[in-house]
Amino acid sequence: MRADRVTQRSTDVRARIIEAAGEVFAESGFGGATVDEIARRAGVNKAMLYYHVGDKAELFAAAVTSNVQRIRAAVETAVARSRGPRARLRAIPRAFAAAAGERPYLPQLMLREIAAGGANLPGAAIAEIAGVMRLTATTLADGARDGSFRRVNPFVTHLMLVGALMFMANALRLKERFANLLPFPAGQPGDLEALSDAMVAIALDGIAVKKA
Amino acid sequence: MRADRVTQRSTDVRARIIEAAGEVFAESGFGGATVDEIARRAGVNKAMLYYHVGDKAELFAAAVTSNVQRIRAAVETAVARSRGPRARLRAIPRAFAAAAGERPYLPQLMLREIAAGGANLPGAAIAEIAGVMRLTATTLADGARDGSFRRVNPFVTHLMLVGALMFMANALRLKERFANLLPFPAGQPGDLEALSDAMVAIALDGIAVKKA
DNA sequence: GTCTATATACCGATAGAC
DNA sequence: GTCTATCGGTATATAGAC
Repeated sequence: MRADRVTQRSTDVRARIIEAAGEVFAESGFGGATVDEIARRAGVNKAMLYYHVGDKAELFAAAVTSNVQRIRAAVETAVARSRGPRARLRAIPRAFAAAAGERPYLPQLMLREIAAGGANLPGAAIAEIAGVMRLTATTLADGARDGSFRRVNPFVTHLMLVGALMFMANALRLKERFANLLPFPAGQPGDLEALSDAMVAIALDGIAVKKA
Repeated sequence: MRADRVTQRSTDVRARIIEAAGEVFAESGFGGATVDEIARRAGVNKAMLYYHVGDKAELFAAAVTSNVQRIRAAVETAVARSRGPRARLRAIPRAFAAAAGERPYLPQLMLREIAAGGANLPGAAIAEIAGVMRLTATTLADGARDGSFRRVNPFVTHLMLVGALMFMANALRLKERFANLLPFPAGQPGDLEALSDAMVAIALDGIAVKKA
C-alpha cells in the first residue's frame, strides 16, 4: 500500500535525523551542536527536520533514548546467551563495548548526558537504564546464591564496571597526548572489548569467593 | 606596597572569575554557559572579566587546569601520607572524592572535559594528569615488588578507579529517579568517599595476591 | 512533503567614557 | 581599573510558497 510505504519512509527519515543528532550532540554537546549541522549530516533540509521532530531538546532526548534502548537490548541478549554468573557479569560491559564498536559516538553521548545530570532524560530512558542495572543485580544475586560471589553492593558494582568503561572509551581519545609522559603503554589496542575484559578480570577476582 | 596590594587584589579577582567559570561550565557545558552568567556569579562586570582573562575558550581551559592542579596536589599529599601499597591505592580515589567534597562541581567539569575529548586541555594540564597516573603506576609496581599485588595494567586500573568514581559522582544526581525502579537502595549516603572505599575494596581483593 | 527566506533572540567581544 | 552601550555574528524556530 502506498500509505504504508510513505509511513515507512517517514520513519526512516526520522531515524536518520535521530542518528545524525546522536553523532553531532556527542561531538559538540547540547549547546555546541547546531540544528543546521544535524540536518546537513542527516541529508535533510532544516525545515524538514523540524517537520519530523520537535525542538532541539526533544531531539537530544530522542537521540539519548534511542541509544539507551539499544544498549538495554544488547545487554539483555548477551546476558541471556551467557551461562553462569561469571560469564554473565563479563557479558554486561562487553555488550556496552560491542555497542560502542558499532556506534563510536555512543560513549561520548552517554557521558555528556550523565554530565548534564539527566536533565533531558525522559522517564522511558530511565526505565531502560534501570532494567540494565537490574540485570547486574540479578547476576550478582545469582552468584551469591550459588556460592561463587560474595555479597557486594550492586549499585557500586554496576557503576564501577559500566561507568569506568564509558569513561575509558572517552579517555582513549586523549591517549596520544600522554604517550611521552607515562612509563607504560596507554591501552595500546584501542580495543574497548579488551579493556572491558581486563577490567572485569580485576573486579571478578575481587568478587569471587576465595576457595580456601 | 600599594603596587603589591593591587597585584594581590588583581590575582584574587582572576581567581574568583575562574572559580565561577568552573561552576558555570560544569552546570551548563562549554556551549551552554554564558560569559554573562560567569561574570554575574563572580561579582564582576563582563567587560571586567574580559580585562582579566582571555576569551571563553581560555577561560574554560583555565578552569579545568586549575582543578586538575588541585587534584594532583591532593593526590600527591594523600599518597605521601599513606604507608604501604594498599593504603596508597585506597588514598588515590579518596583524594579525588575529598576534592569533590570541597567543590561539588569538580566531577561534573572533569566529565565534561573528558567527553569533549580534551580539546581545551593545555599541555600543562595533561602533564598534571599524567603525574597522577604515574602515582597509581608506582603504587602498583611497589605492591607487585613486595608481593602484595599481582601485576595488572596500571592504565586500566587507574582509569577503572578514578573514571568510575567521576562517573558515579555524576550519576548520583539521578538517583532519586531510579528509586522506585530498583530492588536495592541506590547509594544511600550520597557520600562519595564511602563509594570510593567500596569500589576500592572490590578492586583491591582482585588485585591482591591470594594467600594460598 | 519540501525548500527559501526571515523573524527573533541571544551571545561573545569590544569601543570608549570616566 | 571600572562600567555602559553596542556591534556583529549566529542560532533556533517558523511562515509561507510550491
